[in-house]
Amino acid sequence: MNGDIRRNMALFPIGIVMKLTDLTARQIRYYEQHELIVPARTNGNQRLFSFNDVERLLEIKNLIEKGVNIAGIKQVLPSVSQSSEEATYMNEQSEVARREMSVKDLRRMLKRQLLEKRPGQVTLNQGDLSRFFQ
Amino acid sequence: MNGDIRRNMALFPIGIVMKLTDLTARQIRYYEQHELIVPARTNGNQRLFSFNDVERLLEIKNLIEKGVNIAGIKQVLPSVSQSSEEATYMNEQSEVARREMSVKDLRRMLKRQLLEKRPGQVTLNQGDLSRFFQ
DNA sequence: ACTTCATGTCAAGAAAGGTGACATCAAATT
DNA sequence: AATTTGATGTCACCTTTCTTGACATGAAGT
Repeated sequence: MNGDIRRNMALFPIGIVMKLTDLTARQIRYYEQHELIVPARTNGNQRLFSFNDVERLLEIKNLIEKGVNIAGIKQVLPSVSQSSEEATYMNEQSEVARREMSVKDLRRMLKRQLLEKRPGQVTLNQGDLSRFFQ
Repeated sequence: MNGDIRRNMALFPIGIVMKLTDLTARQIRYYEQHELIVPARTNGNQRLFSFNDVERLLEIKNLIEKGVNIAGIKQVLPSVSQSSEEATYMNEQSEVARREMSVKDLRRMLKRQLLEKRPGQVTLNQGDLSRFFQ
C-alpha cells in the first residue's frame, strides 16, 4: 500500500509485540480469533507481526479504550488487508536477505531500538512507529 | 447538505417513525439519549423527525443488527449533523408554509404515502426514502 | 375526549469483553 | 543440548454494558 516493503515485513514474534503494545498474548490471540488481525506465520507456525500489524493493534487498542466492541472495530478499520495475508515472511533464503543486512540483524537492531531504550513502560502510541519510515 | 430542504424538515412524530423504522419508542429515545440522533422538538417539546433523521435511524438499526454497539456507531456514522440541530421545525407561520402546500397537508400526504400503502409490515430499508427525492 | 408523547425508573436477561490459570507440545534461541 | 518462548485448547469467571420491556404520571396534540 505504502510502497515501503519494510512495513509489511513479518518481523516480530508475539513476545515483542506484547511489550510494544502493552497487550497480553491472550488479547492479541483473542483479536486474531475474531479476525481483527491476521499475522503471518513462520514455517513452524509461530506468529510474526509486521510494523503494519503492530500499528493495527495500536488502533484496535485505541478503539477498545473508546468502548467500541469487536463488531464496531470491524466496521471502522479497513478489513484485514490482503497485504497481511500475502505478508512477506522474510527468511534467510529470501531475496531481501541477500542484501546488506540480514533479517536476523534487522530484527535484532529493531528490538534494541524499540525496546531497550525505554526501561519499564515501553508502550507505544499510534504514530510512534512512523519515525522509522520517514 | 443536499440542498433539498425537505430532507431536513421536521415532520414526523415518534409514532410514525416507530412504524417507519420498526423501532420501539424506547429504542429511539435511547439512541437520542446516547446522542446518536437529535430530533427537533415542537413548541410543546415533542420530538419531530425529518427524513434525514429517519434515514439515520435506519442506518443505526442496520449497525445494531450487525452487532455494533453505541460507541462503535459513533465512530462509524458522521457525528450528529448540525443540520439536525438547526433543523427546520416548520409551523404554520414559517415561510415555507406560505407556499402551495401547508405543512399539515404535507404531513398528511406523506403519512398516507408512507404507511397506508403497506398493511402489516411497513418497515423501510436504507434507501427506501430516496425515491421521494429523485 | 381520546390518542399520542414525554420523562423517569425498576428490572432483568443476555452477551460481550477480558482475564487467569493450566496443561501439553513444538519452535526458536543461544 | 538446554532454556526460553510460543501455540492451542479449555474451564472458569467476573464484570460491564447493552438493550429492552414494563409501568407510572402528566402534558400535548388533534
